[in-house]
Amino acid sequence: MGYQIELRHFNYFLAVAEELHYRKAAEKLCISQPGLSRQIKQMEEILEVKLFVRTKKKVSLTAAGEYLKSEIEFILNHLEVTKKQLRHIRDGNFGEVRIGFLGSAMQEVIPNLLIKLKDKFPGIQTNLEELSNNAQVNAILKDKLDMGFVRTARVPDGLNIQPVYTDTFSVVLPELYPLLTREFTDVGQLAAENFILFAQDYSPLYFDTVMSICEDAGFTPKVSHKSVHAQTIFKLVENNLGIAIIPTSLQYGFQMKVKFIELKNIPQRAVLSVCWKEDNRNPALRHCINLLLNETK
Amino acid sequence: MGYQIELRHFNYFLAVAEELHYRKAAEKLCISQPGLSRQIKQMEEILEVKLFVRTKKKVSLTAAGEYLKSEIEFILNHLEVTKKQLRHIRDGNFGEVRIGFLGSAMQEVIPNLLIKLKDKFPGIQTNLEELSNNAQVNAILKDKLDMGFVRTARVPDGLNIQPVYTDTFSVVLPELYPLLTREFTDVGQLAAENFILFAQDYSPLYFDTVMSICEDAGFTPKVSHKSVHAQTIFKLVENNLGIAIIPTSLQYGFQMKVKFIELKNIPQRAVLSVCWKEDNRNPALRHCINLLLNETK
DNA sequence: TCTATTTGATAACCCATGGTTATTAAGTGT
DNA sequence: ACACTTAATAACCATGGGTTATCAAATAGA
Repeated sequence: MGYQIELRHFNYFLAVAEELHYRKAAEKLCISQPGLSRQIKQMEEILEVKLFVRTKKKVSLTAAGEYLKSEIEFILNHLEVTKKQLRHIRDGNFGEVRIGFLGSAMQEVIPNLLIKLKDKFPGIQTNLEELSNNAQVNAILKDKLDMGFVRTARVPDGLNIQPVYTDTFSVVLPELYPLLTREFTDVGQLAAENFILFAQDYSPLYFDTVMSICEDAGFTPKVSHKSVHAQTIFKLVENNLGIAIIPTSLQYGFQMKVKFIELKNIPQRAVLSVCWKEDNRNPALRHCINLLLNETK
Repeated sequence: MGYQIELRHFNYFLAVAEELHYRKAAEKLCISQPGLSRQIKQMEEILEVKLFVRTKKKVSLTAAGEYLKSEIEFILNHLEVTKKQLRHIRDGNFGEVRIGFLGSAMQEVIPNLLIKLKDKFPGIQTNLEELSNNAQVNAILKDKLDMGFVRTARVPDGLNIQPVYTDTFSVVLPELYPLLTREFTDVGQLAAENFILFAQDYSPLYFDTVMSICEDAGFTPKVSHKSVHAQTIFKLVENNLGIAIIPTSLQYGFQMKVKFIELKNIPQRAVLSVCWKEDNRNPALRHCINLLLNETK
């Protein structure tokens, strides 16, 4: 005698519980009525519980059967979901991607990525962490991060890097700064000002680029404050503690009493890149990278 | 070819996933190794997902296998519970509630609950198990426990938590400690003592709260011993190995040569909460939760 | 009341398939 | 090179799920 419940029993049971009619249930299952009868009987023997009350003219569920029905529905459904998930895992459409980023990536690039991810790979979870360039690179090397959004020109061996967003720079001035936007022609006009910049070790490339902007304009900037947060920089500018040069896209998302003048006529650009480890085995990472790079936008 | 997964497959799979060794797994299952091999292979064919990576010398789970393992554990466990419930229903009982608890819940809350249960729902069986906060939360997530009595501020998504008992803290001193109760005014007087506390990973919230009590009194306690049992802590205090700060209600039920001073004048309280899974399907659980929360006391 | 019809249960049979033993191929260690 | 171990393969066997044929009981209709 079969002494173990099987999923087959569950399907048979459900059919009978729904039809409350052996012959119809058997038809639905594409098996013969006697076979079904025997399986249900066997099921009751294994569980040691009567599940149906049968009179010759009517079949109905016992209390236990009623309960079992809802449980089996739950289990079978859970199983279906699990099977689907399995396929997703097999195809890499699953798992978690740990993403590091500089604050400025949060304006455009990351929201875009997350929207696409949710659309194409809803099974992929993300874990976001704001970190400096260096911290990101180190974390990626140690497999503590799957990918990072950085502003840097070169990365250690074993890492890949690809630009994902190119941005002009903008000058940030206090709202009441005595220079109208239309009067502005050249960064050289700001030579005498104090500069507030992102810390050199937070983003060396940014720092060097701003330096080169000033050098091209014929002066070496006096840097009075450094920070790692755009918010802080804006606040300092707002309070007349200096002026700043930042990637243009950073201006969106903040409500500050400052004005921005975009530097369209200089060659320098702020490049945001995505960086990841060549031999990272996280299948979900591939999908992220592809979404980021293979778009036609 | 069998084109339908059966529970048999699940048991076989679990054995291999646990042993990571076909022969040993087959032994455990009391079947032959080739039979097992074939069943696992069939399972992979049915699911269309590779579950194991086999080299001749090592068997390991794929990501999908890892996931399936935890899901199967959940399903099989759920099934066991369902079977038990079925018997209970057959016998006219209302089922079983599996309750986890910290030792301190045994003083008041659980006895009260059991008395009420016996009164209102004499058919409900209980299964009590003393476990750490973390063990309880994990067991509840896996449906290995229906509810737990914990001391913690937050729980993972999908779990509910409700305070059921609020308690002052008390200082535990050796009986002959040279400080009379009426001379005691402030925890600061104990700054120089060794402290004996419940282990941090047994109850992080308790640990942090005691720390904050000491900090409020202007010192950082020297913790010389940690334990997970009140009995042990009292014994250590009794033998002059240190003093303790514990939830007041713990003092009842032990016969020790120690004295207690209740800390009524500090803001910290020891909160015992009941925790359960939002979508737990055990009908008996509802009755328990209602008894615990809908009392007017 | 007698039939015709329908129901689920039973009996007897068959073969698909899960489990068996024997063997092979591929690593691993000495 | 050799002994040993592992998982896979091949060939066989027998349990038991599914089949058809039939039965017994209940209902409906005349």
